[in-house]
Amino acid sequence: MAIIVDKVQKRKDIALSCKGLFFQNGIKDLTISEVAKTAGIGKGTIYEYFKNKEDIVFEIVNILLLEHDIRKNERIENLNSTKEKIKEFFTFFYNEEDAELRELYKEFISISLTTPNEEMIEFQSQCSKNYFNWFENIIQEGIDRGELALSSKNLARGVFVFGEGIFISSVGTNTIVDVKEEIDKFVDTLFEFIEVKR
Amino acid sequence: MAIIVDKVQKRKDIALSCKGLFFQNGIKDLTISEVAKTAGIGKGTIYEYFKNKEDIVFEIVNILLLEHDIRKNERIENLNSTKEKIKEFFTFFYNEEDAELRELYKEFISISLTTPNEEMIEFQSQCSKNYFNWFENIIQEGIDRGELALSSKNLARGVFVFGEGIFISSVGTNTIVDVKEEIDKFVDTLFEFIEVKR
DNA sequence: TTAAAATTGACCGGTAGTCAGTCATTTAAA
DNA sequence: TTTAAATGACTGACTACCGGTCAATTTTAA
Repeated sequence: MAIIVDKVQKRKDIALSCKGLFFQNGIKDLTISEVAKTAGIGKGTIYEYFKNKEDIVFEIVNILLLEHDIRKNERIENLNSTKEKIKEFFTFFYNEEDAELRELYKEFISISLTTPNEEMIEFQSQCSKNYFNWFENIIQEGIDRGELALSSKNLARGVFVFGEGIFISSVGTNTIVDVKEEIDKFVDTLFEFIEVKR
Repeated sequence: MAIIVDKVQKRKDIALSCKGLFFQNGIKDLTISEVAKTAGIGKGTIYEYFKNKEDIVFEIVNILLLEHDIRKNERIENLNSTKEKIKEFFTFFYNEEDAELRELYKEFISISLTTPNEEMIEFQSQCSKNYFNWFENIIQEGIDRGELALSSKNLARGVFVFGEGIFISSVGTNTIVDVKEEIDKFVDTLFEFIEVKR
């Protein structure tokens, strides 16, 4: 027998070691050779841990998104009002500190649109489900506390999906100048309608 | 002097001649040689009319989207209620007859996320602006007719962007089974709130 | 020592994009 | 009317390069 390396861990290590490279250049202008050199391993070894170039981005986003979720969870728990929680949820789309993940997430979306892969779809679906549940719970909580109207729950998916939409729009066009402002306007107005007047 | 061809028209002709190829195979699994063969011209000629493979998709979507807009405009004009108009607006995201354009639009979004190009951003921004104005007008009309509450107008961007979001979600995950149902639920519920009770 | 596991980079097939040359048509001089 | 010059359109062989493979080599535990 020989040493059995922790394949899962090494995959993560390699992915993270070239995170900056992907962030700066984007997947298009990156060669596997460069990635291998940066990771300090041979080109062939890359393929021992990844199916292809896209798979590396997948791993990076996977790791970063998980870390991001933990931070986000903590932040949201410390907030009181439903509106604040929902707004906090959307900060990902404009926060300076999430810029790197946002850039890589963008690449990931692009990949998953053209090279759909069973695992990626599964991952994205899982993320989507989690976020949506999270989101739905926040709204449900608001309803239970008598803050929101009952049928607000039916808006959960829509409001959740609104985030993805504003992201795609802000990245692909120059029509949305201030993402935060746009989000605030939407959420504030929506709350004018769904908040229960006492 | 020699022959002078209508470069703009020829660009369109070439693009449309290989529309089916892009629809069936997707940009990843297509070579310029195949495209040239399908178009019945030499490989070098492709580069006389297009910057690269992506530019061909851009042209196809450009043409198809314009045609689509005209049809959509007609349909919306024939509708009466604001709610129906808005729902009609979103049919693009699930309609069987728009399946082809939707597929190509998906490729286009993917391209514009990773290879941003001045022209593409301009095109997308223009589209986005047009659709948004259209959308805003529909809502404004509803307000003027006393159907909708005044501040509904502030929701325009959000509801508009919701469409993009549901598209990305439905394409990239398996969480949205029935796009039409999801859209209807969101719009119906939203209207419960923003419609003026008489 | 040994054998399995891990690593490697030379190599291969294939593709995007280039470019030197050809072709077809128009213009204008004779 | 003829023909030579001019030029835009077109072409496909060619190049540079890249993703991915694999036979050979190194590493490591037993």
